[in-house]
Amino acid sequence: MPSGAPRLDKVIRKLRDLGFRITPQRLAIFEVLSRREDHPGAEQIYSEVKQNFPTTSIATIYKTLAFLKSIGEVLELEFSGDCNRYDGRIPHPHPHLICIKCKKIVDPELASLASMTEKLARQSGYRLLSHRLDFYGICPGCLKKESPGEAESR
Amino acid sequence: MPSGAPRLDKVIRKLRDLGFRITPQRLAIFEVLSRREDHPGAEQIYSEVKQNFPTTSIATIYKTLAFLKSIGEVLELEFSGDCNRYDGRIPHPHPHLICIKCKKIVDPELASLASMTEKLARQSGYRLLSHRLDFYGICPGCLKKESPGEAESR
DNA sequence: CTTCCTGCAAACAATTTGCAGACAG
DNA sequence: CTGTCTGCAAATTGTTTGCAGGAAG
Repeated sequence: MPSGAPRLDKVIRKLRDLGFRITPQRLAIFEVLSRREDHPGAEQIYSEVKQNFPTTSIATIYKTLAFLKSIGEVLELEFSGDCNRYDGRIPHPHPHLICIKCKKIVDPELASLASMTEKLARQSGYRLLSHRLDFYGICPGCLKKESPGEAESR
Repeated sequence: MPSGAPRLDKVIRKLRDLGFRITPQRLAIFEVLSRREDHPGAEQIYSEVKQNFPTTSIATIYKTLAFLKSIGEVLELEFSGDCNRYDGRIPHPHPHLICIKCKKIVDPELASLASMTEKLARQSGYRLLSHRLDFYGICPGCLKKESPGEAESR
């Protein structure tokens, strides 16, 4: 029976087609990834998965994330110092908007990036394969909290 | 006597003005940063500095890099997995063009980023403070090497 | 002189790996 | 059954820290 969640179904089908095993751990990890909108880190995924599978190990989380990345179903956002974050909803490069207070990461609308990339490729002579565009700032919610009443100013 | 390199002189003046000490290690580390165009990592800086100051330790490199970053004279490019890279020539956020073969990092010309950022800030309600834009690809030199004669195709 | 800086070694934290047993197909 | 995947623990790696001695001002 299909799970009802299109992203999850797509990945299950992909695993089957490619001959990889469909394990409860893989499903649980991807279910968390496809459900959450805030781009969790490995430890956060771990603690969620453990609620249903208490014997799961952090190594399995990392192995599964690397595996999902290798089949192109998860995008890894690397952060030296802090831990990496994972995007299972949009697994190809796209801009991110990161709140430095609450650490939330969201996906903003942003046209004109594609044309900028193409222009750069022409100018530089590089064969461009990927990119990364992260904006750091303070989200409306955190702005409100830190200075109530003047959050919209400046 | 001034060193003759404007970037280096500017930082020396800044250290003096702010009351920080001007040590040979700090000068040597910043000299490497201001001279190299390829955005070296800590270990690369370490091995260059050691040639003139054999007793220098890697801890000093890291401490000095963190210090230069804190006074806004070095930009740190974080890479989880690989090591971080440092830009001492343009110490504020700007796009980078990274060759995945030879690991060289250069600074491309790119207009229209500023207007894109401003538009995003308006749309999202975030107070944007910084950003990061990295393009990954293969540089013209490496393209030539891997497939001589058809590097310009595709 | 006094305080900040350096150098050493040990500590750290996120991630990876080796291996034996478990289980999906 | 059979080969892949999991779970455990130990290893790895880039970076940070604590502290005692050293040198900049």
